[in-house]
Amino acid sequence: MPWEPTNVERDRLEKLARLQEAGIACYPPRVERTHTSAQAVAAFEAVEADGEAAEGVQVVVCGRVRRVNIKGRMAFWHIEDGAGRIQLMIREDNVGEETYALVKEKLIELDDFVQAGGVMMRTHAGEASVQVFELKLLAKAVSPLPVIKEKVEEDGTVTRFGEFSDVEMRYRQRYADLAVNPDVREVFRKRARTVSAIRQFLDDEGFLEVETPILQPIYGGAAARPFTTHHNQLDQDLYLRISFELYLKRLLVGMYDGVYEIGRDFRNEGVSFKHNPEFTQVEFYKAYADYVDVMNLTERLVAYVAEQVTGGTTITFQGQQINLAPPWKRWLMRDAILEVTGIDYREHQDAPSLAAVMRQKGYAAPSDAAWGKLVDGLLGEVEATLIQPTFIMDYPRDISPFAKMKPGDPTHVERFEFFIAGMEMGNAFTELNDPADQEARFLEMARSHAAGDEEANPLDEDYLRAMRYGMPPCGGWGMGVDRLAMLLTDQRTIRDVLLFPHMRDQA
RNA sequence: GGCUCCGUAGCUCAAUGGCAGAGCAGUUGACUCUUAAUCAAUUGGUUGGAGGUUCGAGUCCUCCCGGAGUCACCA
Repeated sequence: MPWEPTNVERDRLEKLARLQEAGIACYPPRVERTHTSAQAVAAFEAVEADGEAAEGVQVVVCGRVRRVNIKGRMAFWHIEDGAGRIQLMIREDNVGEETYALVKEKLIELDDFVQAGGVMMRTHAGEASVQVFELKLLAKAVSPLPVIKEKVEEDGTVTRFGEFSDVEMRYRQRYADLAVNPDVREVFRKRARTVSAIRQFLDDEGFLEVETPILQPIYGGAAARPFTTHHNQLDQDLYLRISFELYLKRLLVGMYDGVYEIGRDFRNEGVSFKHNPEFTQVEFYKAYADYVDVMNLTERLVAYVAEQVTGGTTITFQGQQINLAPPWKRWLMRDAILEVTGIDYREHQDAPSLAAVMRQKGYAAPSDAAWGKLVDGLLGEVEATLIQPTFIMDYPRDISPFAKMKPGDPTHVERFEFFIAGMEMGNAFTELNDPADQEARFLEMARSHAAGDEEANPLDEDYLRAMRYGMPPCGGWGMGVDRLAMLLTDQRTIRDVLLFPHMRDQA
């Protein structure tokens, strides 16, 4: 849709034209910044503290004009850069009539980027400011940002007047959201720290960070429908990966003791407060470890990341206090389901009998669902109750095609999922490394796929070939990074920790 | 995909079925220590879109578009 300027935008375009006619560069290529806003104030206060006349602190600062207050032949502006805000005091005496006219006539105005050179000083009201001698336009803003005024109280608390809160527009125009909402910028700083802390932790544990294909000829490693695409030159159908699992485990065959990847997964499923079609996942695989080792690592990792991001292991999420410090509760799936639903699924080992008791207790049980899916459905009832971090352990084999069997129990595998704040955060198992067993699982999946289960994975012959070379016993693990970011930034929806969440086409 | 709610000026919001309004921003003017600056005046609208009911629709009805919540499926 072509752009139609609004009235305000037409005003600004006229100003732009006037500036250009006057020979003033509206988008110059070069800047000469010497200080960020915060550095300028710090340098000034350091000299003040020395008790010297602080007039000598020369600075050139740059930023976006966020507040304009013209008082006749002098003006006060606040400009904002990545480090914060600083006040400019612009006097006609100091900058000259020509430059001052740009200020007074608002040819340079709110939202424009400017460069200001001058000397640090303190106003009568006590605010460290730049007394400006040189003022230069750096970039003209044609469209105005939403106007938000701030009042800073004596104690430093900031009250904001006016807001930009329309969620649809905030997501579609995240740049505008970020530009005016500093708290949103902070969320994404914390998200970045979350990712970097995960990486730091795994590096320190001796894992090797790797990158594996996103475009895959065969998808697998999770129960989900894929996006499909096509390579034109090779005339090859490809899938966007739904997990990293099968490629990462190939690398253990290749004699790395531990590998991990942080990256994007794509699942062609519904969108919700905790689901986006593309999302960030971290997976690791560790040779000579089992799922108990992985549980221990999980607790330490999440506690470490929380510490790095929030400064502690106790967090508040949507009003609930959550303690992430190890050890976490470890709960057998059977016991959890029994306690929450009153159903002991092990006493109902086939689908019809389990479905019957579920319906009797008032739970939905589709008649075509396999036994494992029914158990998974019951786990869904448990999920919302798991506010404090909890490992749910030992899953039915039927819904865990890459996990190793529990010794002495052919119906269950060594698998756990962990939950925090009622959300599934991740999934892990003692990895299946017996090629014959793995092949049998693939064939079972092929049968359910033929029976209409679109989430069953196709048989990956190359993965089996890798496993036949010998795969060390290993523990593997995956976690939703977006969900952890939600937790650590106290955001209710995944869209608020995604810079550009998926949206429908605009009309 | 089902159900519920929402969509009015650049932003945030008003308007019993009866003249579409306010604050901020914008525009014009005053002001050389303001800081949500202040004061005076003022511009700005296809009420998401298309139909319908009605003497009259922002408001009621139908469909469409977009968003939010929720359920289903999934991480």
